[in-house]
Amino acid sequence: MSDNLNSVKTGPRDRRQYHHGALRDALLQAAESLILERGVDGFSLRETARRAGVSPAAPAHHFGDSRGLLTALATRAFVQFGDALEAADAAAAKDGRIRAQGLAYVRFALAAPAKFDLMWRYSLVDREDEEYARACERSYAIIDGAVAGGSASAETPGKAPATIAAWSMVHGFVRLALDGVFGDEPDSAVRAAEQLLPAVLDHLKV
Amino acid sequence: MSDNLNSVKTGPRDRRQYHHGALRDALLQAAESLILERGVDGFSLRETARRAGVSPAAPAHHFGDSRGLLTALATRAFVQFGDALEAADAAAAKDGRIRAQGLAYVRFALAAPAKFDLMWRYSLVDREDEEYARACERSYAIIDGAVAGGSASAETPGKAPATIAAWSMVHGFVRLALDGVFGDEPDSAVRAAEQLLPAVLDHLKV
DNA sequence: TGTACATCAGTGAACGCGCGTTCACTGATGTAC
DNA sequence: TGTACATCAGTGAACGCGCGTTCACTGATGTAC
Repeated sequence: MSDNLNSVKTGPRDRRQYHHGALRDALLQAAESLILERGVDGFSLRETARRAGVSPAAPAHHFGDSRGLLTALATRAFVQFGDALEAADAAAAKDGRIRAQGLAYVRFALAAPAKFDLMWRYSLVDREDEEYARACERSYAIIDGAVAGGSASAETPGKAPATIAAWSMVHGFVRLALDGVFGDEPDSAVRAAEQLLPAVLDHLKV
Repeated sequence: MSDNLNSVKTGPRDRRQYHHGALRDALLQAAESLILERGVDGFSLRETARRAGVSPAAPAHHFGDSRGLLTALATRAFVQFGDALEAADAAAAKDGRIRAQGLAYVRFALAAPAKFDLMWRYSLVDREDEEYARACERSYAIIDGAVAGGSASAETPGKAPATIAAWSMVHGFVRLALDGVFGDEPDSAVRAAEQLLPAVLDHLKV
Protein backbone atom coordinates (compact mmCIF):
# COMPACT_ATOMS: atom_id res chain seq x y z
CA MET A 1 0.00 0.00 0.00
CA SER A 2 2.87 2.38 0.61
CA ASP A 3 3.92 1.38 -2.91
CA ASN A 4 0.62 2.61 -4.18
CA LEU A 5 0.87 5.88 -2.38
CA ASN A 6 4.41 6.43 -3.51
CA SER A 7 3.73 5.67 -7.10
CA VAL A 8 1.28 8.52 -7.19
CA LYS A 9 4.15 10.91 -7.42
CA THR A 10 7.26 8.91 -8.09
CA GLY A 11 6.29 5.95 -10.22
CA PRO A 12 6.92 2.27 -9.46
CA ARG A 13 10.57 2.25 -8.49
CA ASP A 14 12.05 -0.12 -6.03
CA ARG A 15 15.01 1.59 -4.44
CA ARG A 16 14.66 3.56 -1.23
CA GLN A 17 13.32 7.01 -1.86
CA TYR A 18 14.45 10.16 -0.28
CA HIS A 19 11.13 11.79 -0.75
CA HIS A 20 8.40 9.65 0.65
CA GLY A 21 5.56 11.06 -1.36
CA ALA A 22 2.78 10.50 1.12
CA LEU A 23 4.45 10.82 4.45
CA ARG A 24 1.69 12.81 6.06
CA ASP A 25 -0.77 9.99 5.62
CA ALA A 26 1.78 7.36 6.51
CA LEU A 27 2.52 9.12 9.79
CA LEU A 28 -1.13 9.40 10.70
CA GLN A 29 -1.55 5.73 9.94
CA ALA A 30 1.48 4.82 12.02
CA ALA A 31 0.29 6.94 14.92
CA GLU A 32 -3.13 5.36 14.80
CA SER A 33 -1.80 1.83 14.82
CA LEU A 34 0.54 2.77 17.64
CA ILE A 35 -2.16 4.09 19.95
CA LEU A 36 -4.51 1.26 19.10
CA GLU A 37 -1.78 -1.08 20.25
CA ARG A 38 -0.53 0.76 23.31
CA GLY A 39 -3.26 3.18 24.21
CA VAL A 40 -3.21 6.93 23.91
CA ASP A 41 -0.65 7.23 26.70
CA GLY A 42 1.68 4.95 24.76
CA PHE A 43 2.01 7.42 21.92
CA SER A 44 5.39 8.88 21.04
CA LEU A 45 6.48 10.90 18.09
CA ARG A 46 9.74 8.99 17.73
CA GLU A 47 8.02 5.62 17.68
CA THR A 48 5.60 6.92 15.09
CA ALA A 49 8.46 8.07 12.89
CA ARG A 50 10.16 4.72 13.40
CA ARG A 51 7.06 2.89 12.24
CA ALA A 52 6.79 5.07 9.19
CA GLY A 53 10.43 4.28 8.42
CA VAL A 54 11.52 7.85 8.69
CA SER A 55 13.86 9.93 10.82
CA PRO A 56 12.59 11.46 14.08
CA ALA A 57 12.79 14.95 12.63
CA ALA A 58 10.64 14.23 9.61
CA PRO A 59 7.22 14.68 11.23
CA ALA A 60 8.00 18.27 12.09
CA HIS A 61 7.77 19.23 8.42
CA HIS A 62 4.16 18.08 8.28
CA PHE A 63 2.77 18.69 11.73
CA GLY A 64 5.04 21.12 13.52
CA ASP A 65 5.12 19.18 16.74
CA SER A 66 3.70 16.20 18.55
CA ARG A 67 0.51 18.01 19.48
CA GLY A 68 0.00 18.94 15.86
CA LEU A 69 0.12 15.34 14.75
CA LEU A 70 -2.28 14.18 17.43
CA THR A 71 -4.65 17.01 16.59
CA ALA A 72 -4.64 15.96 12.95
CA LEU A 73 -5.26 12.36 13.98
CA ALA A 74 -8.11 13.32 16.29
CA THR A 75 -9.61 15.42 13.54
CA ARG A 76 -9.50 12.56 11.09
CA ALA A 77 -11.08 10.31 13.70
CA PHE A 78 -13.89 12.81 14.22
CA VAL A 79 -14.53 12.94 10.50
CA GLN A 80 -14.74 9.16 10.31
CA PHE A 81 -16.97 9.22 13.34
CA GLY A 82 -19.32 11.71 11.73
CA ASP A 83 -19.37 9.61 8.58
CA ALA A 84 -20.36 6.55 10.58
CA LEU A 85 -23.17 8.39 12.34
CA GLU A 86 -24.40 9.86 9.09
CA ALA A 87 -24.38 6.53 7.30
CA ALA A 88 -26.32 4.87 10.10
CA ASP A 89 -28.78 7.73 10.18
CA ALA A 90 -29.39 7.59 6.45
CA ALA A 91 -30.01 3.85 6.51
CA ALA A 92 -32.48 3.97 9.39
CA ALA A 93 -36.25 4.07 9.38
CA LYS A 94 -37.75 7.39 10.36
CA ASP A 95 -38.49 6.37 13.93
CA GLY A 96 -35.28 4.41 14.39
CA ARG A 97 -32.73 7.10 13.76
CA ILE A 98 -31.68 7.61 17.37
CA ARG A 99 -31.28 3.92 17.94
CA ALA A 100 -29.31 3.51 14.72
CA GLN A 101 -26.99 6.37 15.55
CA GLY A 102 -26.55 5.09 19.07
CA LEU A 103 -25.51 1.70 17.81
CA ALA A 104 -23.09 3.26 15.33
CA TYR A 105 -21.68 5.41 18.13
CA VAL A 106 -21.08 2.36 20.30
CA ARG A 107 -19.61 0.30 17.48
CA PHE A 108 -17.24 3.03 16.41
CA ALA A 109 -15.91 3.51 19.92
CA LEU A 110 -15.58 -0.15 20.77
CA ALA A 111 -13.92 -1.02 17.48
CA ALA A 112 -11.07 1.39 18.17
CA PRO A 113 -11.11 2.47 21.80
CA ALA A 114 -7.86 4.41 21.75
CA LYS A 115 -8.95 6.37 18.72
CA PHE A 116 -12.21 7.28 20.39
CA ASP A 117 -10.29 8.13 23.53
CA LEU A 118 -7.97 10.47 21.69
CA MET A 119 -10.87 12.39 20.18
CA TRP A 120 -11.67 13.73 23.67
CA ARG A 121 -8.20 14.13 25.13
CA TYR A 122 -7.89 17.84 25.31
CA SER A 123 -4.58 17.68 27.11
CA LEU A 124 -3.09 16.22 23.94
CA VAL A 125 -5.19 17.84 21.26
CA ASP A 126 -5.50 21.47 20.25
CA ARG A 127 -9.21 22.10 20.60
CA GLU A 128 -8.80 25.54 19.05
CA ASP A 129 -7.80 23.96 15.77
CA GLU A 130 -10.32 24.97 13.13
CA GLU A 131 -10.65 21.68 11.30
CA TYR A 132 -10.91 19.83 14.57
CA ALA A 133 -13.64 22.12 15.84
CA ARG A 134 -15.52 21.82 12.58
CA ALA A 135 -15.40 18.01 12.60
CA CYS A 136 -16.56 18.03 16.20
CA GLU A 137 -19.48 20.36 15.56
CA ARG A 138 -20.56 18.39 12.54
CA SER A 139 -20.90 15.28 14.70
CA TYR A 140 -23.05 17.21 17.11
CA ALA A 141 -25.22 18.46 14.29
CA ILE A 142 -25.82 14.93 13.06
CA ILE A 143 -26.97 13.80 16.48
CA ASP A 144 -29.07 16.90 16.94
CA GLY A 145 -30.72 16.25 13.59
CA ALA A 146 -32.05 12.90 14.72
CA VAL A 147 -33.02 13.91 18.25
CA ALA A 148 -34.30 17.46 17.94
CA GLY A 149 -34.62 17.89 14.20
CA GLY A 150 -31.66 20.23 13.93
CA SER A 151 -32.77 22.56 16.69
CA ALA A 152 -29.47 24.38 16.88
CA SER A 153 -29.94 26.15 13.58
CA ALA A 154 -33.53 27.17 14.40
CA GLU A 155 -34.67 30.05 16.58
CA THR A 156 -33.53 28.40 19.83
CA PRO A 157 -29.92 29.33 20.40
CA GLY A 158 -27.56 26.87 22.06
CA LYS A 159 -28.08 23.18 22.48
CA ALA A 160 -31.37 21.39 22.97
CA PRO A 161 -31.67 19.54 26.30
CA ALA A 162 -33.11 16.54 24.47
CA THR A 163 -30.03 16.33 22.30
CA ILE A 164 -27.73 16.70 25.27
CA ALA A 165 -29.70 14.00 27.06
CA ALA A 166 -29.44 11.52 24.21
CA TRP A 167 -25.84 12.34 23.55
CA SER A 168 -24.98 12.07 27.25
CA MET A 169 -26.65 8.71 27.58
CA VAL A 170 -24.93 7.14 24.61
CA HIS A 171 -21.61 8.79 25.33
CA GLY A 172 -21.68 7.74 28.96
CA PHE A 173 -22.74 4.25 28.01
CA VAL A 174 -19.76 4.00 25.69
CA ARG A 175 -17.33 5.23 28.29
CA LEU A 176 -18.61 2.79 30.85
CA ALA A 177 -18.29 0.04 28.28
CA LEU A 178 -14.72 1.07 27.54
CA ASP A 179 -14.04 1.15 31.26
CA GLY A 180 -14.98 -2.50 31.47
CA VAL A 181 -18.30 -2.16 33.26
CA PHE A 182 -19.87 -4.72 30.93
CA GLY A 183 -16.95 -7.11 30.96
CA ASP A 184 -13.20 -7.06 30.78
CA GLU A 185 -12.49 -9.08 27.65
CA PRO A 186 -12.86 -6.87 24.57
CA ASP A 187 -14.98 -9.22 22.50
CA SER A 188 -17.55 -10.14 25.09
CA ALA A 189 -17.76 -6.52 26.22
CA VAL A 190 -18.65 -5.44 22.70
CA ARG A 191 -21.35 -8.04 22.40
CA ALA A 192 -22.72 -7.26 25.85
CA ALA A 193 -22.80 -3.57 25.08
CA GLU A 194 -24.56 -4.00 21.76
CA GLN A 195 -27.16 -6.24 23.34
CA LEU A 196 -27.67 -3.93 26.28
CA LEU A 197 -27.95 -0.71 24.32
CA PRO A 198 -31.58 -1.03 23.13
CA ALA A 199 -32.81 -1.69 26.67
CA VAL A 200 -30.87 1.31 27.87
CA LEU A 201 -32.22 3.55 25.13
CA ASP A 202 -35.72 2.53 26.18
CA HIS A 203 -35.11 4.73 29.18
CA LEU A 204 -34.54 7.74 26.99
CA LYS A 205 -37.58 9.97 26.61
CA VAL A 206 -37.43 12.45 23.76
CA MET B 1 -1.29 20.69 58.92
CA SER B 2 1.77 18.56 58.34
CA ASP B 3 2.68 19.67 61.86
CA ASN B 4 -0.52 18.15 63.12
CA LEU B 5 0.06 14.91 61.35
CA ASN B 6 3.61 14.66 62.59
CA SER B 7 2.76 15.40 66.16
CA VAL B 8 0.55 12.35 66.24
CA LYS B 9 3.59 10.19 66.59
CA THR B 10 6.52 12.45 67.33
CA GLY B 11 5.28 15.28 69.45
CA PRO B 12 5.61 18.98 68.72
CA ARG B 13 9.27 19.31 67.81
CA ASP B 14 10.58 21.81 65.37
CA ARG B 15 13.71 20.34 63.86
CA ARG B 16 13.57 18.32 60.66
CA GLN B 17 12.53 14.78 61.31
CA TYR B 18 13.93 11.72 59.75
CA HIS B 19 10.76 9.79 60.16
CA HIS B 20 7.87 11.70 58.74
CA GLY B 21 5.11 10.07 60.73
CA ALA B 22 2.32 10.33 58.20
CA LEU B 23 4.08 10.21 54.89
CA ARG B 24 1.53 8.00 53.22
CA ASP B 25 -1.19 10.57 53.62
CA ALA B 26 1.14 13.42 52.77
CA LEU B 27 2.07 11.74 49.50
CA LEU B 28 -1.53 11.14 48.53
CA GLN B 29 -2.27 14.76 49.28
CA ALA B 30 0.72 15.93 47.26
CA ALA B 31 -0.24 13.72 44.34
CA GLU B 32 -3.79 14.99 44.39
CA SER B 33 -2.79 18.63 44.40
CA LEU B 34 -0.31 17.88 41.64
CA ILE B 35 -2.85 16.34 39.27
CA LEU B 36 -5.45 18.97 40.08
CA GLU B 37 -2.90 21.53 38.97
CA ARG B 38 -1.44 19.80 35.93
CA GLY B 39 -3.95 17.17 34.98
CA VAL B 40 -3.58 13.42 35.29
CA ASP B 41 -0.97 13.36 32.55
CA GLY B 42 1.12 15.83 34.52
CA PHE B 43 1.63 13.40 37.36
CA SER B 44 5.10 12.25 38.29
CA LEU B 45 6.32 10.31 41.27
CA ARG B 46 9.38 12.50 41.68
CA GLU B 47 7.39 15.71 41.70
CA THR B 48 5.04 14.18 44.24
CA ALA B 49 7.95 13.29 46.49
CA ARG B 50 9.37 16.76 46.01
CA ARG B 51 6.12 18.33 47.12
CA ALA B 52 5.97 16.13 50.16
CA GLY B 53 9.52 17.24 51.00
CA VAL B 54 10.94 13.78 50.75
CA SER B 55 13.48 11.90 48.66
CA PRO B 56 12.40 10.28 45.38
CA ALA B 57 12.88 6.82 46.82
CA ALA B 58 10.62 7.36 49.82
CA PRO B 59 7.26 6.61 48.15
CA ALA B 60 8.38 3.10 47.31
CA HIS B 61 8.17 2.13 50.97
CA HIS B 62 4.47 2.95 51.06
CA PHE B 63 3.19 2.22 47.59
CA GLY B 64 5.69 0.00 45.83
CA ASP B 65 5.65 1.94 42.61
CA SER B 66 4.01 4.78 40.78
CA ARG B 67 0.98 2.72 39.80
CA GLY B 68 0.51 1.74 43.42
CA LEU B 69 0.31 5.34 44.51
CA LEU B 70 -2.15 6.29 41.79
CA THR B 71 -4.28 3.26 42.59
CA ALA B 72 -4.42 4.31 46.22
CA LEU B 73 -5.33 7.84 45.18
CA ALA B 74 -8.05 6.65 42.82
CA THR B 75 -9.42 4.42 45.54
CA ARG B 76 -9.58 7.30 47.99
CA ALA B 77 -11.30 9.39 45.35
CA PHE B 78 -13.89 6.66 44.79
CA VAL B 79 -14.59 6.47 48.49
CA GLN B 80 -15.11 10.23 48.68
CA PHE B 81 -17.28 9.98 45.59
CA GLY B 82 -19.43 7.28 47.17
CA ASP B 83 -19.72 9.37 50.31
CA ALA B 84 -20.94 12.34 48.30
CA LEU B 85 -23.56 10.26 46.49
CA GLU B 86 -24.71 8.70 49.72
CA ALA B 87 -25.01 12.01 51.50
CA ALA B 88 -27.03 13.51 48.66
CA ASP B 89 -29.24 10.45 48.55
CA ALA B 90 -29.92 10.54 52.26
CA ALA B 91 -30.83 14.21 52.20
CA ALA B 92 -33.25 13.88 49.27
CA ALA B 93 -36.99 13.46 49.24
CA LYS B 94 -38.20 10.01 48.21
CA ASP B 95 -38.97 10.98 44.64
CA GLY B 96 -35.93 13.22 44.25
CA ARG B 97 -33.16 10.75 44.89
CA ILE B 98 -32.00 10.33 41.31
CA ARG B 99 -31.91 14.05 40.73
CA ALA B 100 -30.04 14.62 43.99
CA GLN B 101 -27.47 11.97 43.22
CA GLY B 102 -27.08 13.29 39.70
CA LEU B 103 -26.34 16.74 40.98
CA ALA B 104 -23.85 15.39 43.51
CA TYR B 105 -22.22 13.39 40.72
CA VAL B 106 -21.84 16.46 38.57
CA ARG B 107 -20.60 18.63 41.40
CA PHE B 108 -18.02 16.12 42.52
CA ALA B 109 -16.59 15.77 39.04
CA LEU B 110 -16.56 19.45 38.18
CA ALA B 111 -15.04 20.44 41.51
CA ALA B 112 -11.99 18.28 40.88
CA PRO B 113 -11.86 17.20 37.23
CA ALA B 114 -8.47 15.54 37.36
CA LYS B 115 -9.44 13.50 40.38
CA PHE B 116 -12.58 12.32 38.64
CA ASP B 117 -10.55 11.63 35.54
CA LEU B 118 -8.06 9.49 37.42
CA MET B 119 -10.81 7.33 38.88
CA TRP B 120 -11.45 5.93 35.38
CA ARG B 121 -7.93 5.83 33.98
CA TYR B 122 -7.28 2.16 33.81
CA SER B 123 -3.97 2.60 32.07
CA LEU B 124 -2.68 4.19 35.27
CA VAL B 125 -4.68 2.40 37.92
CA ASP B 126 -4.70 -1.26 38.93
CA ARG B 127 -8.33 -2.19 38.52
CA GLU B 128 -7.66 -5.59 40.08
CA ASP B 129 -6.85 -3.93 43.37
CA GLU B 130 -9.33 -5.17 45.97
CA GLU B 131 -9.95 -1.91 47.76
CA TYR B 132 -10.32 -0.09 44.49
CA ALA B 133 -12.82 -2.60 43.17
CA ARG B 134 -14.77 -2.45 46.41
CA ALA B 135 -14.98 1.34 46.38
CA CYS B 136 -16.08 1.21 42.76
CA GLU B 137 -18.80 -1.34 43.34
CA ARG B 138 -20.07 0.52 46.34
CA SER B 139 -20.67 3.59 44.18
CA TYR B 140 -22.59 1.50 41.71
CA ALA B 141 -24.71 0.06 44.51
CA ILE B 142 -25.61 3.54 45.72
CA ILE B 143 -26.82 4.56 42.28
CA ASP B 144 -28.62 1.30 41.79
CA GLY B 145 -30.36 1.81 45.10
CA ALA B 146 -31.96 5.03 43.95
CA VAL B 147 -32.79 3.92 40.41
CA ALA B 148 -33.77 0.27 40.70
CA GLY B 149 -34.11 -0.21 44.43
CA GLY B 150 -30.96 -2.29 44.76
CA SER B 151 -31.83 -4.69 41.98
CA ALA B 152 -28.42 -6.25 41.81
CA SER B 153 -28.76 -8.09 45.07
CA ALA B 154 -32.25 -9.40 44.23
CA GLU B 155 -33.13 -12.33 42.00
CA THR B 156 -32.06 -10.56 38.79
CA PRO B 157 -28.38 -11.19 38.28
CA GLY B 158 -26.21 -8.51 36.71
CA LYS B 159 -27.01 -4.89 36.29
CA ALA B 160 -30.43 -3.36 35.73
CA PRO B 161 -30.84 -1.54 32.38
CA ALA B 162 -32.56 1.31 34.20
CA THR B 163 -29.53 1.79 36.41
CA ILE B 164 -27.17 1.63 33.47
CA ALA B 165 -29.32 4.15 31.64
CA ALA B 166 -29.33 6.63 34.51
CA TRP B 167 -25.67 6.12 35.23
CA SER B 168 -24.79 6.47 31.56
CA MET B 169 -26.73 9.68 31.18
CA VAL B 170 -25.19 11.38 34.18
CA HIS B 171 -21.73 10.02 33.51
CA GLY B 172 -21.84 11.06 29.89
CA PHE B 173 -23.20 14.45 30.82
CA VAL B 174 -20.30 14.96 33.20
CA ARG B 175 -17.73 13.92 30.65
CA LEU B 176 -19.16 16.26 28.04
CA ALA B 177 -19.12 19.03 30.62
CA LEU B 178 -15.49 18.30 31.44
CA ASP B 179 -14.73 18.27 27.73
CA GLY B 180 -15.97 21.81 27.47
CA VAL B 181 -19.21 21.20 25.62
CA PHE B 182 -21.05 23.62 27.92
CA GLY B 183 -18.33 26.23 27.95
CA ASP B 184 -14.60 26.52 28.21
CA GLU B 185 -14.12 28.60 31.33
CA PRO B 186 -14.32 26.35 34.39
CA ASP B 187 -16.69 28.52 36.43
CA SER B 188 -19.28 29.22 33.81
CA ALA B 189 -19.18 25.60 32.67
CA VAL B 190 -20.03 24.44 36.18
CA ARG B 191 -22.95 26.82 36.42
CA ALA B 192 -24.18 25.91 32.95
CA ALA B 193 -23.96 22.22 33.73
CA GLU B 194 -25.81 22.52 37.03
CA GLN B 195 -28.57 24.53 35.39
CA LEU B 196 -28.83 22.18 32.45
CA LEU B 197 -28.88 18.95 34.41
CA PRO B 198 -32.54 18.96 35.53
CA ALA B 199 -33.76 19.51 31.97
CA VAL B 200 -31.55 16.69 30.81
CA LEU B 201 -32.74 14.34 33.53
CA ASP B 202 -36.30 15.07 32.42
CA HIS B 203 -35.47 12.92 29.44
CA LEU B 204 -34.67 9.96 31.65
CA LYS B 205 -37.52 7.48 31.97
CA VAL B 206 -37.20 5.01 34.82
C1' DT C 1 14.03 21.00 -24.84
C1' DG C 2 17.69 22.33 -21.55
C1' DT C 3 19.38 24.58 -17.73
C1' DA C 4 19.77 27.34 -13.33
C1' DC C 5 18.03 27.71 -9.18
C1' DA C 6 14.62 28.12 -5.36
C1' DT C 7 11.99 25.31 -2.63
C1' DC C 8 10.58 21.26 -0.56
C1' DA C 9 11.11 17.13 2.24
C1' DG C 10 14.02 14.44 4.00
C1' DT C 11 18.65 12.86 7.15
C1' DG C 12 21.03 11.67 11.36
C1' DA C 13 23.65 13.28 15.09
C1' DA C 14 23.23 15.78 19.10
C1' DC C 15 21.07 18.53 22.90
C1' DG C 16 19.26 18.51 27.47
C1' DC C 17 15.55 16.78 30.21
C1' DG C 18 12.86 14.51 33.72
C1' DC C 19 11.62 10.28 34.66
C1' DG C 20 11.09 5.58 37.64
C1' DT C 21 13.67 2.68 40.03
C1' DT C 22 17.78 0.55 42.40
C1' DC C 23 21.32 0.63 45.73
C1' DA C 24 23.98 0.70 49.82
C1' DC C 25 23.34 3.32 53.55
C1' DT C 26 21.65 5.25 58.16
C1' DG C 27 18.84 7.36 61.68
C1' DA C 28 14.78 6.43 64.60
C1' DT C 29 11.69 3.37 66.78
C1' DG C 30 10.03 -0.16 69.50
C1' DT C 31 10.41 -4.65 71.63
C1' DA C 32 12.46 -8.61 74.38
C1' DC C 33 14.84 -9.55 78.19
C1' DT D 1 14.61 0.92 84.30
C1' DG D 2 18.40 -0.11 80.97
C1' DT D 3 20.25 -2.21 77.17
C1' DA D 4 20.79 -4.95 72.76
C1' DC D 5 19.08 -5.48 68.62
C1' DA D 6 15.72 -6.18 64.78
C1' DT D 7 12.87 -3.63 62.05
C1' DC D 8 11.12 0.27 59.98
C1' DA D 9 11.27 4.46 57.18
C1' DG D 10 13.95 7.40 55.46
C1' DT D 11 18.46 9.40 52.35
C1' DG D 12 20.77 10.79 48.19
C1' DA D 13 23.59 9.42 44.50
C1' DA D 14 23.46 6.87 40.49
C1' DC D 15 21.58 3.95 36.64
C1' DG D 16 19.83 3.82 32.04
C1' DC D 17 16.05 5.22 29.27
C1' DG D 18 13.23 7.28 25.72
C1' DC D 19 11.68 11.38 24.79
C1' DG D 20 10.76 16.01 21.80
C1' DT D 21 13.11 19.13 19.46
C1' DT D 22 17.04 21.59 17.13
C1' DC D 23 20.62 21.84 13.84
C1' DA D 24 23.32 22.02 9.77
C1' DC D 25 22.99 19.35 6.01
C1' DT D 26 21.51 17.32 1.38
C1' DG D 27 18.95 14.93 -2.17
C1' DA D 28 14.87 15.46 -5.13
C1' DT D 29 11.50 18.23 -7.32
C1' DG D 30 9.50 21.58 -10.08
C1' DT D 31 9.44 26.07 -12.18
C1' DA D 32 11.05 30.24 -14.91
C1' DC D 33 13.34 31.39 -18.70
